[in-house]
Amino acid sequence: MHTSDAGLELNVNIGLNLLTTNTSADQSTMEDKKANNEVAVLRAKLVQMNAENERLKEMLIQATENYNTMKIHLCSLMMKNGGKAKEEDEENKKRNGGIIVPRQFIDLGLAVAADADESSSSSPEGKRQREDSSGGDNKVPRLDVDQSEAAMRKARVSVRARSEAPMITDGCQWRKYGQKMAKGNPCPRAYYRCTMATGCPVRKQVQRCAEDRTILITTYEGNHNHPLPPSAMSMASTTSSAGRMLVSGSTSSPDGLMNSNLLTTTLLPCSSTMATVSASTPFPSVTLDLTQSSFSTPPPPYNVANSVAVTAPLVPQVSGQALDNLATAAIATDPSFAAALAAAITSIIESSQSHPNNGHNSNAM
DNA sequence: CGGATTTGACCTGCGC
DNA sequence: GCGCAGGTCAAATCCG
Repeated sequence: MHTSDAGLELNVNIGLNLLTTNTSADQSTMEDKKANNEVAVLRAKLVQMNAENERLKEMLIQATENYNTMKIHLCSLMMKNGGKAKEEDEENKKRNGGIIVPRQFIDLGLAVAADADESSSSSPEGKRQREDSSGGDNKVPRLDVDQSEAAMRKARVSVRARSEAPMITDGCQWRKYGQKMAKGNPCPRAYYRCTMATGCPVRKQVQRCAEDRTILITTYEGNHNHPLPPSAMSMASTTSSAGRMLVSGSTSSPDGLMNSNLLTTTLLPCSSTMATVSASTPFPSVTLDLTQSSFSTPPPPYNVANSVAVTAPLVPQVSGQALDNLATAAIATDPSFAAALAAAITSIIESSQSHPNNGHNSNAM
């Protein structure tokens, strides 16, 4: 803004100089006066625009700060409240002067139950969706469970990784069942479903980033209903762990604990790692941004501090310190989030090991 | 020949 | 109610 303002001022001055050099008679003096008046008007407008610009910048900064504050507050509430959030609603209400702080995911616990229901269900996805839409027999008593199931099913884990391969390696077997052109992105979005077991509800979408086509965005949805090979455990647990974290705000889960060890040993010493939880929609999602990973050489031993960053897509740039705080809180207090993060890191590591020369991922198909 | 992929059609949810 | 966009289905096609 300032540079363009300076440029404008420079142009005005040049114009003034050009005008003032054209002096030969009274006529030119008149023109000079006229030009001077115009310059004065322009200068006044410039000052006005600068003031307006400053005011808008102040507003933007203020809005950004408010956004970050709210986001951090929401995240801390989610972690702090956990399963006993319900009884604290009243306290929150009192603390906030009658206003209930948004906490749409915390009451949706029972993630394990949702898991069990889903794994025991042998019906195909389409049939289940139709059953969901029909509502079923017990409408009111199953409300919490239904919400939980819906949220778990809708819970998404998005992994952004820099890769030229068509798909990141996650150890599972996938079958492509569709491809669509998404609006606003010239790259098609591919739809895959897990084929390691019949009726496995897990889906994933693979799409390249419109801005940077070397970035591969893989979105996982659902929980596997079958045992997984060790190579697939980490990434597969991402969906259930991250989804469970966001849905229930829980602080522990079996798979989360399993993977938190990996994260503890590899990631926690890193103070520069950023991690945020995206909770801006009715259905939770986690974004693991691994696009800063750079494994152009054989990776181990890994310097995770330099290679991994976890961000939510809507976090503004200015939130450096806030993000650090949030990252520390998220990683340190929630093993499920840690598990999701560790799974993504593991995926990158595995794919890099399979292609030590260029770091490109192999196609698991 | 069987499994995977492609691709157009269809369904569904959502905003206007 | 209509149109649009995202998601899924399923027949056709490809490939090992």
